[in-house]
Amino acid sequence: MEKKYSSEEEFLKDYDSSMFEKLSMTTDILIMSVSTEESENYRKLEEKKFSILLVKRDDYPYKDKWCLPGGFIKMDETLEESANRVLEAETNLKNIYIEQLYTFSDVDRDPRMRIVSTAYMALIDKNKIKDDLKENSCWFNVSLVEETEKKYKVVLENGKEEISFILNKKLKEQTTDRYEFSVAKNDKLAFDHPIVIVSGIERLKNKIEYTDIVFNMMPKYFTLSELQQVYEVILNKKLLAPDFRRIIANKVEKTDQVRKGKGHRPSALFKYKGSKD
Amino acid sequence: MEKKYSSEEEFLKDYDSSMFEKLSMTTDILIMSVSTEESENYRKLEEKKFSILLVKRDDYPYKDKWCLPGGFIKMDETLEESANRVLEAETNLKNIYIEQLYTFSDVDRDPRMRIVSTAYMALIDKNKIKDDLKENSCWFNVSLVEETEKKYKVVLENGKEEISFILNKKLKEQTTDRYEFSVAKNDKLAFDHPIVIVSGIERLKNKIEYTDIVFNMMPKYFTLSELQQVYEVILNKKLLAPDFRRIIANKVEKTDQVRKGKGHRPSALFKYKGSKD
DNA sequence: AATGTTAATATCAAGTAGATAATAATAAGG
DNA sequence: CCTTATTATTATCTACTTGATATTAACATT
Repeated sequence: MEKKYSSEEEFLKDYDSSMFEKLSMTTDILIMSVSTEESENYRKLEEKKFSILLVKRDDYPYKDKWCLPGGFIKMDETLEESANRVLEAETNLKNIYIEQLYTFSDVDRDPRMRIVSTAYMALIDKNKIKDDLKENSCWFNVSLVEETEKKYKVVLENGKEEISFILNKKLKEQTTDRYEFSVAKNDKLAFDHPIVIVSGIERLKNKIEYTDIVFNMMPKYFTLSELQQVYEVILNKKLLAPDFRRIIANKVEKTDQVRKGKGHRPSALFKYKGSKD
Repeated sequence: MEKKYSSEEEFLKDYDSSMFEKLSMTTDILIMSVSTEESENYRKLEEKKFSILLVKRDDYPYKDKWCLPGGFIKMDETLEESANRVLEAETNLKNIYIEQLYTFSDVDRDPRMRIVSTAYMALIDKNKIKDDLKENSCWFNVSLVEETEKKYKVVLENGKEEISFILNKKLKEQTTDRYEFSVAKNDKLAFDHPIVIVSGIERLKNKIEYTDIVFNMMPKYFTLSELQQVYEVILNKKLLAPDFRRIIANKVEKTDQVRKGKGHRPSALFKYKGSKD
């Protein structure tokens, strides 16, 4: 039965691609950003919030639940291209920082059929979105609290609705790197997206300390206090200004512009040293 | 044409899973270990080498080229289960540390058809392999040299054969995390496996500094010099013993056994504090 | 008993990070 | 114009971490 081939061309000509079982793949994309909430008090600093973009499903399965933007990949695009396509459809933004997070493959993660999904995370400066968001999509502010060393509590809220869940940080065994997911059923989030959200936030939290990816969420010019707030809201802790400035000093470049009008000493505007323009 | 459903059950009953294009998925697994090369001189310390397991393909495509162990996933197993299955088939080992590396999805990465592959890395203590390896598989010592900040040179050798390639570390844009792969064609390694190998070594290099994964490659009892050599061969640089001992001190536990007979002060045997047994 | 070798510890110096104090520059209100 | 509240920015002190060298210990061989 096994035919012997003498060259790769010959083999490929005969190849029957239905020999192995097939499945569908999707990409899900966790779009993260920081917002500036204007406060009424001129003296009070605006409060930065960390937020992610969710869309409401208007079809089955998980009809009317929230989920990450995503979609099936096409046969002529890579996963990354697929994620970028979804990202652009959702935000109208191109050339966005995007990073592969993890590929989720639980056999029953989708009730329709076997679907493996690769999650990406994207970092954007929310203010660059010119047009309104699509009707069914919405920013949710994130608060992620490490309750114990092994337990996360996550709260997502968009002003009207609140979604919360607990995630167990414990590793399955010591033989793997995956989180165990302890939310038996979340009634507001679709699929395995809670764990995607936490994986992405964790990744950002780590990488913000040893890479420059945070600048993908910043406008071109910013004050060091603003940048510090972004760090604070992502790391979920207060930082001391002198130390923060010391650490960030070699990544940023002072411009000769300042931001005035705040009722206190004006702050110098900085820009990212590594920026292309 | 769009039928309206009133419940998820109803929707799923009607669902046509052929609606979206499908593809095959494989897992590839990068099995890494450190070897102890016995030296003839009783005084000379054995030299540790860092090595990975490759198998020679005996079918098309890439017949007679070396590649990572791997295989198609089944419809009733997760990617991780698939990787573990391949790992066990290759080494007869169970309960091995395994970690998802990256999912590769270039459209033409396999000449047969569209195949997306998720790469895993596994860390083993080579000495635990009781039986011989399969006939077509073989350990290759790795030397990975960072030639410039953006350029890697990798040399794999198994005593008879040498495989080398250059990999460009430059990121595609600043909008992604993927390495650009500069080996137009490698005539000894199949598929995109050169980049998988480098990704895995990089990951290990990083994680060895802030996690305890190195102990997955160690026997139960070891001397601190042996452990230091493992660090040195992975990080590809010499470390100072006093500083190394200081850093590693709280991760290991001294036993009351020693290793004698080397013509110098005997070394205490240690074990990993976090080990289960 | 002398020698060569690695194991293990002690110690010094340089650099990093956490914290507090001091000074600067504005807007608002009198 | 002067005072006040507020944040921006810099200076400085101390504790801790890290890189490096020196010292002592314990063996096997000759």
